[in-house]
Amino acid sequence: MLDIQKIRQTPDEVAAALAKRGYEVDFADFLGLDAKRKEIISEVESLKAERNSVSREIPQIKKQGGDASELLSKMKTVSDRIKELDEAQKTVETEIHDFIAGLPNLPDEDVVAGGKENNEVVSVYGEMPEFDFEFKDHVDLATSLGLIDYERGAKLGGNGFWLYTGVGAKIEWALLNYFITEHIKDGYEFILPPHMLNYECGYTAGQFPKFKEDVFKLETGNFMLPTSETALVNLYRDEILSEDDLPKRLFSYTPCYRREAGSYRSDERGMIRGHQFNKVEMFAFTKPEESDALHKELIEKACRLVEGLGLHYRLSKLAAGDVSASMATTYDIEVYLPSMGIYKEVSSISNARDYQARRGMMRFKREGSKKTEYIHTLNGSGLATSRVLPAILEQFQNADGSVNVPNPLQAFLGTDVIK
RNA sequence: GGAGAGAUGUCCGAGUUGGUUUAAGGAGCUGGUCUUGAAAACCAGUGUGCCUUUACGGGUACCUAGGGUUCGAAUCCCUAUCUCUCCGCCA
Repeated sequence: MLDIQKIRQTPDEVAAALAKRGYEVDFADFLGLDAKRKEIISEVESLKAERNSVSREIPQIKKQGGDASELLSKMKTVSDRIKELDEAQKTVETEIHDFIAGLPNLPDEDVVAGGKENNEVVSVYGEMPEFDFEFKDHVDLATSLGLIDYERGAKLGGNGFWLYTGVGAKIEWALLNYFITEHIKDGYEFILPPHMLNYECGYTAGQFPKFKEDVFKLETGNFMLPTSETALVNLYRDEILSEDDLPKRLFSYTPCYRREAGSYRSDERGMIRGHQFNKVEMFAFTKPEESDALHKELIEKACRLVEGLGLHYRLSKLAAGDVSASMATTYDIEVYLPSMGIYKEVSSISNARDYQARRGMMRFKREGSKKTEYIHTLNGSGLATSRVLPAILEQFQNADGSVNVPNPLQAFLGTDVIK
């Protein structure tokens, strides 16, 4: 949610910032509604003030044996008018709210305009792997090594589901363990949240109302979380924290459930894009002046995890149009997949600034201050396995079809090579 | 799944035959007095949103949420959510 004051005061600047995303907006209607709202409020509140004072007089009059019937009937009409105005106010406020809630976040000033094509590679780690043999893609490797069963996965869950078997399940679990252990070492608090969340959670995260169709809905009205960010961001919803509570550094592990309706591409074989994948998520709540530093910290943490595995990857700063709606700035970590000849995202590390905090009324108070301020929220995958595992299989494969196990996973697996 | 009880300000807790409660009392917290210092005692203050105001301030809404009745609702009615107790079922 954007700052409504900012829109009132500098609508052109806000529109220009949103235009960097390719999002066009006209604030004329909004400004009209906003003025109408104030008009209604000042009328209805003075009527309510009158009603309150008269309602206090009535029992006095009755007590003294006076006749209040004239006042009562007069107040009846006032009361009816109040009801009308209350209704009108609610209508206007709903319109305003729906409009504001639909607006994406403002990209940071240093985020360039345009879409994906304007993303900027900031750094590259490692060397692009070269093979002096006919290399396989991760689907062939995972199948031939017995790590993943795609056919039975589809039998159980349908298209877009797979199952990890035997050593495959162990690698998956080893990866998650590796990530979790590193976050614990860094002093982050481990959270295991519910996987089924209520509407409010999706709204605060910024997924609702616009992206309702992307999640699995349940009979209860809850939905399956598409990322544990959706859960974590709601931890302090409607709360006012004290300055000492911040920053909060958290992480969680959950599967992520996504409809991904119609978004399959033929080149996305295997576990590149599914309805369910495992992800460890980092999350932080900070004071505004500390969020840039925390963002950097999260990026470095995610990079270290990929480097620990020895994978060749690059770090990109996203252009405005590629930054998701709730975020002000995002860096992507992309690992190289030899079979596709491209880099695929394994982590998105973003600063939402106060956008989510406004939606979920997450605030804090500084020592000695009466004013409440909005918290900044940050999130980043740390990491999602569904693209790390394919990258490991493809980048570390040998001519005989075996795959070398990255260092951090060897102890858990009890081997340095999968045959 | 069945039956019952409950949800009040930072916390505890009173108020539920509708009108000096526009929320008592206590604790906590902040400031002050006193004190060498601290404690105790005493005094004062202590929520959030919105409207209005240069400012001081004023107004309004909020007793889980949403509706309803009424001149007037924490209090009465309806619905939802959550919590607790008992029974049943169950990993």
